[in-house]
Amino acid sequence: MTTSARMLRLLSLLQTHRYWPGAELSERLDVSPRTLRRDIDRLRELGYAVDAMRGVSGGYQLRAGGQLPPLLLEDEEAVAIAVGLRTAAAGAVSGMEETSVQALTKVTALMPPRLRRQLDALRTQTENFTWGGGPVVDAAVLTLLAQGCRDDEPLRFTYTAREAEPTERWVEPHRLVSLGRRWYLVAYDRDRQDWRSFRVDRIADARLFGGRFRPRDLPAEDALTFVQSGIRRMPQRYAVRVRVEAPVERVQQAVGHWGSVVADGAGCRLAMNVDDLQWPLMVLTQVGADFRIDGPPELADQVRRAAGTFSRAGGHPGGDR
Amino acid sequence: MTTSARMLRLLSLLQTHRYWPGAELSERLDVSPRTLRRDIDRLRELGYAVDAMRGVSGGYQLRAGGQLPPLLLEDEEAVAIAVGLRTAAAGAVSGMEETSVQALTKVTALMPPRLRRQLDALRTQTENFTWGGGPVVDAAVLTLLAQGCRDDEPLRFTYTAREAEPTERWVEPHRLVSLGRRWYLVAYDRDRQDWRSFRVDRIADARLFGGRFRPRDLPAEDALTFVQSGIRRMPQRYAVRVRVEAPVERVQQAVGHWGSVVADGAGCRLAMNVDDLQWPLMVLTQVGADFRIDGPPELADQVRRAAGTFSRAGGHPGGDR
DNA sequence: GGATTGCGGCCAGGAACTGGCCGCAATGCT
DNA sequence: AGCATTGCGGCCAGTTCCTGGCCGCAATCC
Repeated sequence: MTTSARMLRLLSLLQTHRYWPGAELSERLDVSPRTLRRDIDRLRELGYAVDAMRGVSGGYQLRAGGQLPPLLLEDEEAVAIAVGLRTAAAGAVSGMEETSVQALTKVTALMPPRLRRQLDALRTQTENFTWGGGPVVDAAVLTLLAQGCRDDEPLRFTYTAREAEPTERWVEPHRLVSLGRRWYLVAYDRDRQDWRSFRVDRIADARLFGGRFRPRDLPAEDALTFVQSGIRRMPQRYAVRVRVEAPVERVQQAVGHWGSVVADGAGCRLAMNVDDLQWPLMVLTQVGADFRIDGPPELADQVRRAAGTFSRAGGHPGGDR
Repeated sequence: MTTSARMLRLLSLLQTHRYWPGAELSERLDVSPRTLRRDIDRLRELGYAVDAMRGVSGGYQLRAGGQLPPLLLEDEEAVAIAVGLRTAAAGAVSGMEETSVQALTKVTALMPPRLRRQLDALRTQTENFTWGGGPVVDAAVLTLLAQGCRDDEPLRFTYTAREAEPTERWVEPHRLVSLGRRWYLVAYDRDRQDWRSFRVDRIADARLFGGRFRPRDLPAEDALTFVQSGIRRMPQRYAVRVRVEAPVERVQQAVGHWGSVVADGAGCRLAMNVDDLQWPLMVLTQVGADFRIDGPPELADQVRRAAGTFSRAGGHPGGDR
């Protein structure tokens, strides 16, 4: 075995178990103890913090150091990471979407086919719940677009614009933007010879087309502002304001960080800015306490509708409390 | 620079951008083109699939190969992975909890302190929404326990059993089990000299105590059956059965894979087995269609209560539809 | 105090790496 | 068709660096 391969194996061993007696390591790597000590030294010189304990039951241990060592993952771990990133990219953790997609692209691009098949098998199981009714974004499409952006590779896909027939597009992808609960692709449309932003949930049948292109300059400050200027219906258009008769902690727990909650007398005031009223409705269901809607009126409509549905299903409408 | 360090850098370069002209790589690594070609060869011998394109604008590219190469992550990517795994471990993706914790343990254990601080800062932002009211499990505690299990290190923690005073425990951790929406630690209690299962959400102030122990044999087939036999209140005790007047696809999308949906006439029948009725209630809110509850009666109570809350908040109860 | 385990200097032999040279094979442009 | 570009890999000579074995030393536990 070559030295570099051995170093990788050593790193991998140190990542699985915690303490390794030097003798065991040298045996596993099939080198003399002296060489093992030298290998450990080499790792240290590379900046990885390898601790050593002397005396009886001593051994080596990879500590958290100055930098993250190359992660050597088991198959299952890699799949778990991809699944976790997929939910994060879908907006389960706000603020992390872009980075999650970036990491997801890296991981999936390097995955051997067998792992990718596992992941596809899991997809049907995982991705279809959408946290309040936003459009479903296919993680596979998302990573493909991200790859195109990263590597400057042209893409083709079918785009179904709002109330229009599907059209075939050929673009130079520039950047992915997560805005509100939606993903947008900013790209240069080769046929139309102009910049466009595409809603990712309306993109179908995307594929890399091979070759590379020279990146153009976007005629805007950055991709985010470009997308924002192009959207007519601004997302997060509902400013939800509700007074809830429940302690602030309970409401805070239900809403997470997608809204702000301030105490007000015995209850609290909840403020959220959302694109879709399904979400505040679910929060209110979750809390289960009485509340009063200060706005918007559409939310009141939703609540009335839900009240109708529930009372028809449950029997006597104003029932026990 | 040593050869192994150079190989790692090369791998890292190949992971960031997609196509690399050989000349650029050899320049960055400060070796001759000939050596670069040899390095590429070495990578291939290690099993990583490096593609090459010849001719003008040719170059190298790391393809998905037989095995997953060591992941060289940017700081932000590592944090994104940890965050994604945390939500997955908390039960956002059922079936992946154990593996997610395993991967999370590996990643966080290797993280340099600065990244762990970032992660802690994000924790307050992310972990507090609990998908239907289950108890909150602290991801930091979870990974600590997982580490103890993996490395056979004894643990100390404070345990607050059901309606009892907190007690100090000293255990040999054996396995973590995710059951329903809860986490359990199976461990040998050193003071009581017997096996116990602990609910992780009732564990506080856990810390590794140093040293290692020789693993004992668990007096049960596996950890899962041990936990199950010890739980009096079986989780998932409600068998929810509802007829919904909405197409099967819509209901399926709302419920994800936490229940089964079969078509029935114009509507469908929804079946879920849950521990907590909050969850089916949210699904029904999400669907928004009329429905009839076939069981359990407690769900009907919940629905009536929600109907009351909503109608008081929304104005006229049987409102528009 | 003794046993165990890691540390690192020293040394000699040898394995492996390096850079330079070559002709060859794809690939894409003109 | 011809040409430039870029990767491929054999060969070679020089040299670096890696290895295993030996040693005395230091820390740690019993």
